[in-house]
Amino acid sequence: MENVISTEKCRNSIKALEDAMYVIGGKWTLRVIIALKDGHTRFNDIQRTIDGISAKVLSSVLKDLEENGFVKRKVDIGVPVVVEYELLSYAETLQEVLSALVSWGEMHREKVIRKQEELV
Amino acid sequence: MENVISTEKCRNSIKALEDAMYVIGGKWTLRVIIALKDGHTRFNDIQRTIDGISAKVLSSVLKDLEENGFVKRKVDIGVPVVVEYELLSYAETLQEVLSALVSWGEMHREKVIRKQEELV
DNA sequence: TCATTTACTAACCTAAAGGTTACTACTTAC
DNA sequence: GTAAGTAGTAACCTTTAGGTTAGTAAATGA
Repeated sequence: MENVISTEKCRNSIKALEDAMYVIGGKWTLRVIIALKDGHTRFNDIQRTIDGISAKVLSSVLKDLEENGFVKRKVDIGVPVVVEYELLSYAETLQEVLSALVSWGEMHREKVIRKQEELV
Repeated sequence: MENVISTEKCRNSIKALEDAMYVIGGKWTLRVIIALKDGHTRFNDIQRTIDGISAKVLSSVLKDLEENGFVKRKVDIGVPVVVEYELLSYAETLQEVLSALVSWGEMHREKVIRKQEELV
């Protein structure tokens, strides 16, 4: 019985893991979130900030972020029309994931460099 | 000057993030690590544990894990040959990332379910 | 004796993520 | 007068991760 519960728990964790990776696992998703966090709110501004991203991809990432509740798209109908993307508070829930990934990545990079030096 | 340092820092964080996602961002990578963690050490055993993974993909994931220092491949030349995959201590460094992803995924799932209920 | 298990690999195929180019219609700056 | 900026979209192409099928060779189980 305990076994049933624990495998059930385990399955849920795996699902959660896959959900998380599905939402933030895209090549550009986290970079767009970071750009928004850094105060870049307008389309072309964001695109200029993120080296290598195309308008098409940025557009689709922003749509996904909107659907997932990370971002609000605000349109100011004027001349010219101004569109602003606002990072919602829900995006803050990613903080732990983000910093865990960054610090692991830094650690891993150092390890890889150390290994390369050993080979010289 | 401060600006230079902080953008430099920021670039490093982004690189670290991308490195991390590159290493663990594959569809099956974390699942294989979890299977190994749960004590499954042999190829077919791991494959049976992970629903839906093909031999080809498992084989390539294990190779990547070996290259990245997460896993040791041990061959016991006998009749029959027995191959065992051992999770190295380096894999433990992923714990924080793993649990951050799992708990975020759980939280997100609950939020999505709540939202669906509101729509009924 | 025939199926199954072991740990894979080769060859092929598909789907989807992402990249490229061109275009919108309007405005401002040079 | 024209180049550049505004926020994108349409149509197309490429890359690649991953999926599928079949097969290895030796040994055990029914």
